[in-house]
Amino acid sequence: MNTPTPPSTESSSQHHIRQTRIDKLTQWQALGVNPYPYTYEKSDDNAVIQSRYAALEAGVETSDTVSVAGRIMAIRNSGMFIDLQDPTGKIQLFSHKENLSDTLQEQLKLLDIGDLIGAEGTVRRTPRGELSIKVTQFHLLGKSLLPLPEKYHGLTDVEVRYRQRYLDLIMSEETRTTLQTRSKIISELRRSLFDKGFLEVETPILQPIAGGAAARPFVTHHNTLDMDLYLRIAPELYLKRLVVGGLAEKVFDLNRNFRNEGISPRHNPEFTMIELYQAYADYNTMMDLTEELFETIAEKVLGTTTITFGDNTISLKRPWQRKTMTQAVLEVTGLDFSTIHSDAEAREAAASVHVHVKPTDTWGLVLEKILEEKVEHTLIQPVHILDYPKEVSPLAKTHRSDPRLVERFETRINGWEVANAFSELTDPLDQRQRFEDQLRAREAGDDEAHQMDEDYITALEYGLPPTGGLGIGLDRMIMLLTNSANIRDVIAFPTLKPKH
RNA sequence: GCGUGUUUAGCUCAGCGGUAGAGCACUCCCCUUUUAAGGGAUAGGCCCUGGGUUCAAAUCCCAGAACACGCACCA
Repeated sequence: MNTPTPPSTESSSQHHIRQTRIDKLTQWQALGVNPYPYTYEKSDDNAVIQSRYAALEAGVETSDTVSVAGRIMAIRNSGMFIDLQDPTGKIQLFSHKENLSDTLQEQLKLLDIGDLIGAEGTVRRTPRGELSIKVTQFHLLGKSLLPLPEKYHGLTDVEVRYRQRYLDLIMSEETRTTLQTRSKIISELRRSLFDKGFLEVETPILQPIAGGAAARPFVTHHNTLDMDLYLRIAPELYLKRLVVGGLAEKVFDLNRNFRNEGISPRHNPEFTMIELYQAYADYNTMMDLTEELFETIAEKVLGTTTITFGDNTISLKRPWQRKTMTQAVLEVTGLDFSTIHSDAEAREAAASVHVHVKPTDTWGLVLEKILEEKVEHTLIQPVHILDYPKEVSPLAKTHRSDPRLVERFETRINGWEVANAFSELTDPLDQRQRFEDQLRAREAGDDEAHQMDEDYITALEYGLPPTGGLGIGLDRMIMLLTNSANIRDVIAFPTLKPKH
């Protein structure tokens, strides 16, 4: 092996540790061992052994042979005791020299904290009660060259935890559990939808018009076509095209969306969302479906429908509350928007509860602002807020009993919006009108207003069946189900600025 | 984008004008039923970057960077 070039940023302490380990690596090679071998066959995960022998009493030895593999997290008494960690948990290796060949005794001295090894032996519980494997054979599976963070405090520097997630995962069981739970939640969600006959589809992430939501997009460029493309802010319009085409009556797209907005504890520039559409259904169906999905996933993944978030205890048990936007605002502020008709009256009402509005804001915009500022943070238990103003919902169908409203709901849990759904607007002529209203808003300075999408209207003109649509922000759902206060804790590699 | 914090050894943190400290990790010695840490002895630092103030700056001031938390924007 050639002399490796150390990173130029390396300090002398770091260099010393790394060089020492490289020296040990060459010693392994001198013993005829490849420190980076190809395979290893383990018989069991650590957690499986821990639970299988949970009842084994202290001091009892079995003759059951197992093999395990993982990372060395601690070495005590010159290698006699090693804590070995795999993704499921830890187990102690007991390597008494009387059980090891001379060669293995030599190799034991060449092990460091952080090395990956596989070990075989018999299961026993020590007199002090620690389940252990009495090692008769072990193999180096990967030499680690860098020192791990301190074992007691772990890695607490949040910046390093996000930038070097692999280190965080090695050191923090909480991080491992959270990200493992994320994966289970997404699997259960898919499984639930497959069970209901949904078809998973993929729609473009690179889009010539970033539609389906009100947000600023990222722009990128295709060289050969010499054209700008947008990273999608939502899959919505493409999914409904598939329903028009009759690919399936129930479709969903579960993937990343990108919004060029500020970063916060609840916002990452790329985030995971599921959008689903069901033909011949309306927003009432979507409410039922939202509740069922949350309840089922919580039960399957967490084993309970009662979750804790910070100081709040939240019940996801069905049925959830449903209240109209005007009801919700009335209950908290005493303002009854169902009896307010003019835009001017609405703005006065906002002023009376100290909500700032622009002189151009309409009845619907004012109502939405009051909800967001005065009501939203009080909605801890799950609740569907329904019947949104038409001007903030250009893709939703007009309410069957009030032309100022659309059939749309947003689900709030813990004060957050976690779902957004509507009876989809299927009338192509109405849709064109709504897009034109949006264009006027855009010209008036609203750079998040929806753009015209002629091809989408063409698709609607061929005929979209009555359709219910639902979007769920999965990162937030996962935050709720894992009691994570920051979205970065549920995203393995959150967006960060380069260090320098 | 604005405000407030944080940034010192590989990690976790003290120090807050007078040539840089601890614990763990590392190295060496001793030890073979320990478990955050078996016992002992070493070694390891452009104190985030760039300016200033001062006889003297890790420490005070100004600017910048990254990160965190609020606010703004939004899912």
